[in-house]
Amino acid sequence: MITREAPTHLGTMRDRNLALVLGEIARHQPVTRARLAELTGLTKTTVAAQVGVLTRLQLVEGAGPVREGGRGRPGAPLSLASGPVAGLGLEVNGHYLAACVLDMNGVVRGRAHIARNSRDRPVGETLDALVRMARRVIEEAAEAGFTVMGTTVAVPGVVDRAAGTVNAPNIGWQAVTVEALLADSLPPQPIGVRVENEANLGALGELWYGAGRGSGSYVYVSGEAGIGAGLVVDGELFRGAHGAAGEIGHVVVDPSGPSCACGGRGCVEQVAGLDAVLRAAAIESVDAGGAGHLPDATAELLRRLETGDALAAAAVEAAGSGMAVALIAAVNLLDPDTVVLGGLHALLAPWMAPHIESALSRSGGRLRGSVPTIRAAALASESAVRGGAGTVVARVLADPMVVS
Amino acid sequence: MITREAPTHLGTMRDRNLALVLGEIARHQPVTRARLAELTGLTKTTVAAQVGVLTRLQLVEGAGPVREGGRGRPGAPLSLASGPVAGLGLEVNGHYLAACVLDMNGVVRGRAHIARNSRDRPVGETLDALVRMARRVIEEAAEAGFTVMGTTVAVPGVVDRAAGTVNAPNIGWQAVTVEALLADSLPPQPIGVRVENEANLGALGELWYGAGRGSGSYVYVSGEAGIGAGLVVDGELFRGAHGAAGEIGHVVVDPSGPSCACGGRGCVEQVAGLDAVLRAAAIESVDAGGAGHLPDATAELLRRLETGDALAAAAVEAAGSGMAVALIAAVNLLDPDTVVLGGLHALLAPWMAPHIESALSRSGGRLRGSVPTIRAAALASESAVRGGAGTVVARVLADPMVVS
DNA sequence: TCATTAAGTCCAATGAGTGGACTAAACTTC
DNA sequence: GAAGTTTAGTCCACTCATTGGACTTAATGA
Repeated sequence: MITREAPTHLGTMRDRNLALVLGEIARHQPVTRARLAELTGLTKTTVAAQVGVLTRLQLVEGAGPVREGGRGRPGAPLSLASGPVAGLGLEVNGHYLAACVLDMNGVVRGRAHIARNSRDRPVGETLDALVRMARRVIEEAAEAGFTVMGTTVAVPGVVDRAAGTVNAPNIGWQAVTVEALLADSLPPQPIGVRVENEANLGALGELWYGAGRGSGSYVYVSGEAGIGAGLVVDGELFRGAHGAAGEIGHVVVDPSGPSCACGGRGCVEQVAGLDAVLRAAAIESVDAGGAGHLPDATAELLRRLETGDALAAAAVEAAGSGMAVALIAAVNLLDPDTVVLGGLHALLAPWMAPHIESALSRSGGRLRGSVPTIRAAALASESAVRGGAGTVVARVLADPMVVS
Repeated sequence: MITREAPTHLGTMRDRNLALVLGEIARHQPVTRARLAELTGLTKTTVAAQVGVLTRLQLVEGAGPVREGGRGRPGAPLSLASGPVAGLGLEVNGHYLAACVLDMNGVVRGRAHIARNSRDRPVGETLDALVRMARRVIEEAAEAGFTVMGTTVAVPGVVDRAAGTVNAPNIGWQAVTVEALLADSLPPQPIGVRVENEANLGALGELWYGAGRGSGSYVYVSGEAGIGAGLVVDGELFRGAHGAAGEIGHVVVDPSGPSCACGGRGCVEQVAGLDAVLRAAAIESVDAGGAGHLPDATAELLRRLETGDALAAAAVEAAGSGMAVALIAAVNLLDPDTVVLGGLHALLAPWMAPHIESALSRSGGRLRGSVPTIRAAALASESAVRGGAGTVVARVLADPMVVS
C-alpha cells in the first residue's frame, strides 16, 4: 500500500539533515549555528559539522558579525553564499527563446531573450539556436564567477518522462528527445538537463519569485495559442499520473460550443484562447512571417483595450466568462487559495480578472470558506525561465551533495 | 522552498526501514528474509533484526516451510500475522450507519449496518447511535481475538482539519467536533480516531480492496444527494489546500442550466444528482419518514431501468452526459488512469457508464494517449468503511511502532 | 576586574546498518 | 550414502552520524 522504495542508511540520514540545515539557512539567513540548532532540532555539534560541509561546498558563508545586543558571546551569522552555484532556465516558445541564470538566493545573474518564430522552423534549427543562446549565457555567467550546475528547459507541450520525449504541437514538435539532445550539446553539469512543461515551470517561477509567494497552493493559467495550467499544491508541483495534469485548455465550458481539434466541443481554448479573443475583437491574426516581441495582433488588442474599444472589451469579457467556468472546475476539484493568470492572460488581466473574480465568487461563494484571489503573473514572460532556474536551485537545496 | 521539518536521527532511520521491511512483507508474502534483503536493499543482518522486532509486535509470523524446489537451504517464509492488530472504519450517512473491522491483510473481521435516517435527527443522537454500534463491533472483534488499533469515521461533508470540525449540510451537521467526541466515547486506541470525507475514504477503499486495485491514480465519484469525488494520485489521497479538493458536485456543466444552492448555475449536482435523475424519470422522491436500506425512490428507479422504461433510460443518459462534462474537466486537470463510479452512480453504472465512456473518449481521444477506463465501485455501500479501516491498516504499515 | 551569559568546539558514548565469516539445511553427484 | 554444492540465516567486529556533556571563547554587566 504505502511504499517507500529506498532503504535508509547512515549516509541518507546525513544527507537529509544537511538539506534540513541548508533549508533553514535559506529561510532565516543570516542565522547563527545556535539558532539553527533550535530551528532544526539537531544538536549544536551536528549543526556545526553540517555547516562545515556546506561551507566547503561553497553553499554557505559567514556574513560578518551582526550585533544583536544580547548578553553572551555573539554568534557568527551564516548566509547562503552569493557564491558560484547557479541554475539555468531556458524556454522555447512560439515566438521567443529565453534564458535566465539564478544564484542560490534567486537573484538573476544573467538573462537572454531572442524574438524568434519557432512554429514554422525545423526542430533542429530551433534547438541549435537554443543551445547557442544557452552557451553564451553560461559563458557570461562564468565570467561573472557563476557556475551553472543544471539546466531546466520549458516547452509548450506535454513531457513524457518515461519515454524522454516532448510533444508540442503548437511548435510542431513530435517525440523530440530534448533532454538527450541538449545534454549532449551543453557543457557537462552535475545536475544535468531536464525538460518540463512551460505552465508547470511558470507556476513554480511565480510561486518562488513572483505573484504566488506566500500562497501554499494555487493554479497558474498560462495562455498563448493554447491554454495550459500549472498546479502547485503545498509548495509542490502536481503532475498527475502521466505528467499531463493541468491541461485546462480542453475543459468543456460550453457543451454546445464550437468543436475543437481535440475532438470535443466548447473547450476553453475555443473561447478564451488568443485566436478566439482576436476573432471576437475583429482583429486580423496576421503573423507577418517575421518575429515580433509581442506578436502584432496581441499588441493591437491591448491598444484597443486601452482606448476603450467596445468590441475588444466584449471579447475579453466573453473570454473571462469562459475562463471562469474552467476555473470553477479547477477550484472545486483542487481547492487552491490563489489563481495566477500568466502569459497572454497576464496582459489581459486588468480587463479580464474582474469578470473571472465575480463569476468565481458568485459560484463558490456560499460553499467554500474563502474564494481564491485572482492575480496577474508578476514576472511576465520570465515566469517559466525563472521557474526553470529555480528548479535547479531547489534541487541543490534539497540535496546539497549534488554540487560535487 | 522545499521543506523538511523534522530532523532524522538513528531512531528515525530504524523506523523507516522497519516500515520498508513490513511493506515488502505485505506485498510479497509469503517471503523469506533473504528475498526481503534483495527487495529492500538492506543486508540480511538488518532484515533479520527488523523481522525480530515485527514478530515481537505480532505483525509478522512464520508461515510454515513452503518448498520451492530450489537448491540450497530452504528459507523460512514470513507473512503478515492474521494476528490481533485490526482497524475500524465507521460511516455516517443520510440513510445508514455502518462499521467494518479489517485485519492487517484487509480481511473483514467484523461489520455492522444500521438503516437510519440521520438527516432529521439531532447530532448527539446520531453520534450516540454510532458509538453504540462501534462499541459493539469492537467488542465482537475482541472476542474473536482482534484488537482495534484505531478508528476512521467517514462523513458526508467537509472536514476542517485545522479546526477539528466537520460541516455536513446534508445531514444537518455544522462545526461538529466528531474526532474529539468519539475519542472520548470509545475505548482508548493507540492510533486514535480520525474523521475523513466519505468520498475520500471510498476512493481509498476501492483503491485498496475494490475496483481501483492496480490503478495508480484515479477519480472516485460518489453520488447520493450531493456528488463528491475522492482523488487518488500515485496511491495517495489528494486533499487540496484546505481538504476540500474533489468537490466535483459544483463543477459547472451547463452555464445556462438551472441555478444551484451554491450560487452558480448548471452544476453537475443539478444534472446528475439523485433528485435530478428522479425528477427527469418522473419518480416521486418520497422518503417515507422511516428508514429503508435503499431509499424507496432509488429502488423504483432501478426497477424501471431494468424493465427498459424509456423515460428512466433518458434520465440516466442525460445524467451521464452531464457527469461526462465534469469528468472531462477532472481528467484534463488531474490526469488519472481510471474513473470509479461509487454510491448511487455505482448502481446506475450499467446504464450510465457507456454514455460517459463515449463522451470521454470523444473529447480527450485525440490528445492524451489513453482514455481513462470507467468502472463501477466493487464494494457498493462498503467502500467508505473499508477505506476507513484500511487507513488504520495503512498507518500501521507506514509506522509499525505505533502498535505500542 | 570579575562574574555571568551565550556561542561554538571537543570528545567519549550510543546505536543502526554493514560485511564477512560461520553454521544450518537442503539438493546433486559420484 | 557420503562428499560436494548451494542457499538461508546468524554471529560479531566494525563504521560512522548523532548525541550530550564538558570545555573554550567572547561578549555584557556589576
